[in-house]
Amino acid sequence: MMANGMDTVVQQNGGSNLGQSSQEESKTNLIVNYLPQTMTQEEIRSLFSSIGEVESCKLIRDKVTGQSLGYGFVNYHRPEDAEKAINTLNGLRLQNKTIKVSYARPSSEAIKGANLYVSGLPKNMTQQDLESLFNPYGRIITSRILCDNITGLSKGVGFIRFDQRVEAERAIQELNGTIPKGSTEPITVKFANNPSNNSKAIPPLAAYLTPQATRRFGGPIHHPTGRFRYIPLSPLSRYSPLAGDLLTNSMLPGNAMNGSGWCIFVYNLAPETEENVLWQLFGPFGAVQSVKVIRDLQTNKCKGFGFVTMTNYEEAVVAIQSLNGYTLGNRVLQVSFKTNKSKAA
DNA sequence: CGACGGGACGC
DNA sequence: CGACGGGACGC
Repeated sequence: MMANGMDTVVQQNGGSNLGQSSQEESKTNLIVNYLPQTMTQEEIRSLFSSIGEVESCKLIRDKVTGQSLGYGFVNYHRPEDAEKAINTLNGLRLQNKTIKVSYARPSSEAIKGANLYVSGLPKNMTQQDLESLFNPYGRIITSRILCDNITGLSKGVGFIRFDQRVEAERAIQELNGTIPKGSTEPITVKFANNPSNNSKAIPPLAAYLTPQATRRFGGPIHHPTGRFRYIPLSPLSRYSPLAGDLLTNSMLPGNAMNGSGWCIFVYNLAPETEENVLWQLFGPFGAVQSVKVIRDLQTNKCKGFGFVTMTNYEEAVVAIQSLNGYTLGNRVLQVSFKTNKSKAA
């Protein structure tokens, strides 16, 4: 059952997923929001499979462009795995996103179009204040106040997503044009635009057509820093730099690199280490395809090391340089590209 | 000091 | 003044 509800990270997502209302219908089915744009369905499956056996996994994509819509569904066989996924993966940082993992509601027409746009909010109103204001009208799924990117101050604009559209309608009727306690200006409450009709922020068509834009599908150009020099090296790939300190000639394709990614060796992990630790460590640096904690077959304890496969060389290099020497608990990690030690080649 | 998996295409 | 997130219900 729901553990506590209070021990889950209380962050951006205000609305409690583990609310009082019973989740009888969906104890195994999860919705995952705020996924990185480049994350594939298989990478999502890999991430959630580290918790338990996944029955099905679906990344929602735009019907015409094929672009990820940034959310998906993961259904487990066992309810306890779904609960553990919420407890350990909700709030995980992956690339430039913080994912949200919560129970999926049964799909229905009644829950669609329940998102409200609120403007005219007093600048000192917090997310909690906003929720308190809308709470009387229904079950809040998410809330958010927009802040200026530079100053971090509230823009006086926010969103409230209710569970049911009728709840949103009632909130409009009751709150639109009213003046919040302690404020002097009336607020505007109306249905939010549909993100799919995005009339804004359309990337210039040229961006799709330039020959240089050969990066993988919609990749969010997320250049590391530029303090690294990348020198093309023949047989490996065009991304391969010289970086003699990281990639030596003894590292042949098939070791650090296999056709679809770069394998990283992580040493000095604690015996109790689980896969989600590796996701937490490497996820922020870029696309992670898979992680593996190596365990002793008898004790089932981690043997002190594991592997992480990342898609892009540049991101792998930054991850290695950032995490090598990083202190995790009371252990100093050693992180490098995988070599082919062990049982003689 | 210690240290680099594992399952597995395809006849 | 207006302002539309971090693509939230199976695209």
